Amino acid sequence: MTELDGASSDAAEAVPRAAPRTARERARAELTREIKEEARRQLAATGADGLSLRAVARELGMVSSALYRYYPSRDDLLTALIIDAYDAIGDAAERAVGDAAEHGFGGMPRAQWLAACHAIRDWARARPHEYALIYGSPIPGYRAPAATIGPAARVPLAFVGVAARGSKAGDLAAGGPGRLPLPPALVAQAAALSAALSATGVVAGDVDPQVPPDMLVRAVIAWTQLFGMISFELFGQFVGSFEPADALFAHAAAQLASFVGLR
Amino acid sequence: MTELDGASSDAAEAVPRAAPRTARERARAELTREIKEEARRQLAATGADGLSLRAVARELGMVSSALYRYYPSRDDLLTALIIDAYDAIGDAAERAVGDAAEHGFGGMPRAQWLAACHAIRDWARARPHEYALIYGSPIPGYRAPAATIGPAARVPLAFVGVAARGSKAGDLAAGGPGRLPLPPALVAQAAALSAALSATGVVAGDVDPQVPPDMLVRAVIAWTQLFGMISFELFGQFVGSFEPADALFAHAAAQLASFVGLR
DNA sequence: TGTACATCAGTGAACGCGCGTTCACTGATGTAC
DNA sequence: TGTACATCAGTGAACGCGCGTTCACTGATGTAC
Repeated sequence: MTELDGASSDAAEAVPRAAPRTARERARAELTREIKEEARRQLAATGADGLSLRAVARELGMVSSALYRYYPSRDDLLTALIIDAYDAIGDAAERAVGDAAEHGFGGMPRAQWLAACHAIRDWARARPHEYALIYGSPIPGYRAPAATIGPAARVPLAFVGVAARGSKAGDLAAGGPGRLPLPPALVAQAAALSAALSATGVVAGDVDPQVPPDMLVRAVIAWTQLFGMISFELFGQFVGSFEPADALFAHAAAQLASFVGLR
Repeated sequence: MTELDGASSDAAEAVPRAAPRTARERARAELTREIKEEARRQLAATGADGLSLRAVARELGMVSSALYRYYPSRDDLLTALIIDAYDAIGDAAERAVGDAAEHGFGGMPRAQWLAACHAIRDWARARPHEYALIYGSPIPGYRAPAATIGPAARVPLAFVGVAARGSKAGDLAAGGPGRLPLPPALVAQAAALSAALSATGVVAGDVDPQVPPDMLVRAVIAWTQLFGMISFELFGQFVGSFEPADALFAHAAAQLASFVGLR
């Protein structure tokens, strides 16, 4: 680790380092970050359509063409924001799960699940435009590059992880009265996905190598429900009925945990 | 009714009629509709941001300023499209429920519920941009006028109606093992909404005057789940996992019907 | 350590585009007597 | 039925705006000898 600090390592090495060395490299890294942050600020104020390279440059006291030294196009800047947003909401979910797991009292998978739900909602309410950027209507003319896939998967994987760990600990109830059997096509899809997950090892190693299809499907359904509710809340569908949506959300999250089988 | 056809009624009456009389009025009604249709076509191609008055006018062979004789601003045209979209998806849901109710074989509330779910999904998949217009990210700078509330309520009311009729027919199961009790705050919200619904009589008259809070909440949760899944499907969250989403959707819809208590 | 050259950041002007909305106007359609 | 006037649809020019991206350029920073 210490060798990464630069001074003690062989100066002849031309290998690129994690930390920038020259003043130029440091300035570049900083401005790259500052541009992204200013863009994020404008996104929060206006939404994705309102994000303009010229406005970002203006705010930073630069000329618009200067931004092209940092991001080759507007879409690349958008991609950076999208990846950041997915990572941030993924972080929030994973951290909530981790924190809940550490609490002796509330360490049960069900508590982890509920903590994740509320952390995600809190994140979304604090950054509605970033939420809309990743879970709202697709941006016309923009195609998400493959680099967004990994970050986008963190939230659903966190839920699958909780469900899987709940299962291992014996906390996942077996199919109850309200549980319908999966149609074969769905079993096939779920099994394929499950195999892919265990092959890449993204689901934590302390878990059965293959997540059973019905559990995976339940987690995915719960995931869609959760985001359906958050989207309705943020996008205004509850205006005049279930607003504020705190009680509805808390109840739905609890209901979901039961549906997934966490007790 | 015949008196509305014009010829037979008193010519001295200056009362505005449902059907336009003069050539001017007919032309105006037709162009108003044509503008909206062209706008809808552009919406389908480009999304809400891509909708431009100038482009609509161009396509219709008019000059852009001429549109202002028909819609006072771009936002008013958008509002018209939004109301139409809500009405169309509401129509689809209501028609599906009605058709299913008529079928002797599948006339059970559960069949009505499933028919509505699939009709809504089909509508959304056929018109993704219209769907995004009403259920996607809010349009920056646009505030929906009160006139959208009624049409927007048709879909959730259709679901509440099915649940309520299911209950009356004894098809709504009582709280089962997976059912959590509602927190008081939620009961209060649901009861208030329920009272408002029965006061305005929007829920069909063949139903108990007041929809019980827990049933209302279950219907609302199911409504959010349904649209969460459709949004994920249309907005690309299932890419690489549950795509095509037919099997997942069918299963989730069935699961929801059970959750609501329809058997 | 000092010089010559290469690399890179940022400038400023320009290209080419599109937008919503206003306004004075012409010419057609409708209405009242 | 015919004329005078009012209403309305559509025109064309203009206002004022903003955008993403390219390109030749200057001047500062970094590198090799």
